[in-house]
Amino acid sequence: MPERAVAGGKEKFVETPVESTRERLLNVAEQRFGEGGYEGTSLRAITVAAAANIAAVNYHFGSKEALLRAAVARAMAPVNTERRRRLDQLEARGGPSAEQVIRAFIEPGLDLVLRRGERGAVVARFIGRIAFDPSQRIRELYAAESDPIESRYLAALQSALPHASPEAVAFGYVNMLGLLALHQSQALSRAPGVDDAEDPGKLAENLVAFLVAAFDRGLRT
Amino acid sequence: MPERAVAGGKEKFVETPVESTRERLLNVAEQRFGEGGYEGTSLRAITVAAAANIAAVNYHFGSKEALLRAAVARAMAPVNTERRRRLDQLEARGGPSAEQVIRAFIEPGLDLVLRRGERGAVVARFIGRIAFDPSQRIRELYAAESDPIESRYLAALQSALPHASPEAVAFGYVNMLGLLALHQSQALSRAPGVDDAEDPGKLAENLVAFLVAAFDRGLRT
DNA sequence: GCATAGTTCAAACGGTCGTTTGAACTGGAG
DNA sequence: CTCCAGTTCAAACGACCGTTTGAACTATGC
Repeated sequence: MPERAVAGGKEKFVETPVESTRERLLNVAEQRFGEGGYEGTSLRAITVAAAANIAAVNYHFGSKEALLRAAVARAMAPVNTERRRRLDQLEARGGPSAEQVIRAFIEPGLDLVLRRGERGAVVARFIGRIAFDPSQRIRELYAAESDPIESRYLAALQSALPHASPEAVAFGYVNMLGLLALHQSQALSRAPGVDDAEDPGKLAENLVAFLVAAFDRGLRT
Repeated sequence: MPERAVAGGKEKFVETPVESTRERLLNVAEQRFGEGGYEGTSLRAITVAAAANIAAVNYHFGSKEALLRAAVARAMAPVNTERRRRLDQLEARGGPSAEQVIRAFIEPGLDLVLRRGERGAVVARFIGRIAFDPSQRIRELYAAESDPIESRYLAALQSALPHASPEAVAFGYVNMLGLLALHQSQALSRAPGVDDAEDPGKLAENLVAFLVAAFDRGLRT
């Protein structure tokens, strides 16, 4: 690894100013896959934008799909971590409300990812786009990253809404998942500047309020 | 047009038992585009399944995108007609409730299209998939078919919810649009048989109830 | 019959796709 | 220095893409 010269006992802190080829590929893949989807984005478009050779993808990742898988894993990791942290915190205090659980799910997806400048929006769009890619294969690839905490959220919602049947809670959950993804991918912002160009905090508040009302009073049975 | 021999004054009622090449192409395009998306579906896959020559697409439609455009127009036409009809009927009686307006929007998308056997589900999945295709170009192509009645629904929702700001009503509308599309495309049914394999009427009722609660009590400002 | 417009067909066009190859380059280890 | 694993590179691979061509076929109108 000549790139990061941190081998050996001494930390040499070369502080490479430019990202490694691998990191540049992941960054550009996030952006392009988020704009054009998986099928609609070619490896050549990615490698050109990343100033890398086309063979670098297969060298660092193995295939186009493996590149996507790595990008999804990297993008979802902080979101999953934050969701777990919030859920731990809520459950430690015991008996969280539906609003608290919903907020703990939505805000890490919009907040944490939409803040910190332009890259956050890129990551959000990437996640939202991949979550509902036309190809079932790609969707499952995303689901594999999202599933592990799904059962925890389902259980938390169920205890917050004891009157609702498990089917109704699951119905609300997938609706929440879908609406979040659509807002993340910015596919719901057709009229410019109507509701999404504003700060993500406001969008998160609107979405949480929308979902809380639906969960509290909109679940049948 | 040797296919349908209905020319001349006399109706000869040849009653061609098989659909025309043009119709077969539209039918298969609905199915395949709905399964794999626009970019993920090749004209060759469509023409082979339709038992047509690859050149037939460009002969009957002009291009791949024109085929999609024709398929979208054909699939949306009855939905738009039914939505207009319901809205006319509601407005004739004056002052419809939010639930009535929401129902008039959702049910034509699920009901009318999910009933009548297997083809209905194919059309629904096609519409839902195209509505949120990764390519903005494709999404706009769908929006062009859906927009004409959008303003009418926005106005009806606004009068049913006078306390809500126009921005809030628009926010609810796009959420309704998105959730409907996701259910149409069957992208929200990951666990088999949980909530979507049931009859579409139940799904429509669940979705309407979910949205009514969100509209009535979940819109901020 | 012949002419004709509509439709289908096999074949090929140039281009782009994801992937692979093998050589060239890089920089620390011995 | 030599060695060597890690990385980059230009080039090519076969496959598939959407589109076009021009001839062949079909059924009607004259």
